[in-house]
Amino acid sequence: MAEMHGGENLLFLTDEQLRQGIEAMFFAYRGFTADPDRILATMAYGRAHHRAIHFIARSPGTTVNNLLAILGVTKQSLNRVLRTLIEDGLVESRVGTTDKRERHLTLTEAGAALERKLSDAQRARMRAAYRAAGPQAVAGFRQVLEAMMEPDLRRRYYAIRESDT
Amino acid sequence: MAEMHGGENLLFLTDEQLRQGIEAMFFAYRGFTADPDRILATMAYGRAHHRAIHFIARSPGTTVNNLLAILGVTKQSLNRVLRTLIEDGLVESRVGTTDKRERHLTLTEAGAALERKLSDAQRARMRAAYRAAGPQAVAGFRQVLEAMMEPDLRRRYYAIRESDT
DNA sequence: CTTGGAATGTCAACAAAGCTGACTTAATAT
DNA sequence: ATATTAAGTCAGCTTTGTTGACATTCCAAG
Repeated sequence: MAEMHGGENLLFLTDEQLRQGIEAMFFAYRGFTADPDRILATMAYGRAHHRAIHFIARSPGTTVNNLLAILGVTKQSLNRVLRTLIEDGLVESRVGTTDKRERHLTLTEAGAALERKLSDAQRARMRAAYRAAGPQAVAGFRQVLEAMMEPDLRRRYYAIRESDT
Repeated sequence: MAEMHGGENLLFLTDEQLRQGIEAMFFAYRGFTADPDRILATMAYGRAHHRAIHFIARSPGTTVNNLLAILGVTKQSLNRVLRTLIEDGLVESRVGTTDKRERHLTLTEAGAALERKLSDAQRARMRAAYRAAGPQAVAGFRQVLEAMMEPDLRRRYYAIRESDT
C-alpha cells in the first residue's frame, strides 16, 4: 500500500477504469471456458457436468450437500447432472458410513480421465496467461478475484485451497 | 519482467497453483454477476439483456452485426433479447443512413436509466475489490485477464477501450 | 419408542438463453 | 441482372437453471 499515493488513487477508480475491468472479466471468462466447452460439445455433457466433475475431483468423497453449496444451484439441477454422470459410470455414489443419509461422491477411473482431459485444457490456457503476465501480475490477479467473491464463497474457496496443502 | 528470476518461475506454475487460479475465476465470476442478477430478477430480464444493454451503452449507434460479434451468440438468440428491449422502450433501433440494411441501436432514456442502475451495482463491487487489492494488484489483474482472452475478442476489447479515450 | 426434522432423491412443470436450419425482405455490391 | 449481405422471423431442440410437492431414510430428542 506504500505505492498508493493520493492523486493517483483518485484517478485510479474512475468509472471508465472500472468499466474496463468489467469488460475484461466478461471477455476473459469466455476464454476461460472456451477450451473445456469445445471438448464437452463433442459429448453429451455441458459446463454443469464439468463443474461437478471438477469439485468431486478436488474433494473426493464430498457429499451432495457440500457440492450444492459450492456450486450454488438447486439440488434438482445438480441431481440431473449427477444422475447422468453416475449412469455413465464417471461418478460413484457411496452411502455414508457414519450418516447413511449422505452420499459420498468420487470419480471412477473413467471420470478421472475426463477430468484430466478437461482440466489439462483449462490449465494450459491459464498457464499461458500466467506466463505472459508474469508472477507479480498473477499475485494481483488473485488478490482482486478474491476481493470480488461473495464472503461465504470466499470462505469456501480458502477451505478447499487449504484442504490439500 | 526483471523480477522474474529462474527458480521462482519454475515453482510458480504448478498444477495446484493453476487450479487455484481456475477456482478463483469461477467463484469471482459468481460475485461479479451477483448484484446485477439480483436487480434483473425483480424484472422480466436476465443476464443476456444486461449484456446487450451494456454494449449498446458502451457503443451507441452500434449495429446488430457488431453486437453479435462482441457477444458471441447467434442472431436468433440476440434478436429475442433485442426485441423485448425495443418493445419495452429501452432500446431504439434506427435504420442506417449510409447503409439502410443496418439497424443502429441506442438506449432510450429508460434504457440508460436501467443501464446506470445495473452498472452502478456492478461497479460498486469492482471498486471495492480494486480498493481492497490496491493499484499494483489491479494492473496485474488486468494483464492476466487480457492474456486469457481469445485473440479476436482481445482485439475487440482493445478496440472498444480505445474508442472512448 | 415415537416423532420431528434433516438429508437425499424424484416427479412434474416451467423459464431463460443458447443452438440449428430454413426462409424472407431489403439494400448493397459486383 | 445477379449475388451477397444485414436483419429479422419461424419452428424446434438442448442445457441448465427454477418451484413446488412428495417419498424415503435416518438421526436425535423427547
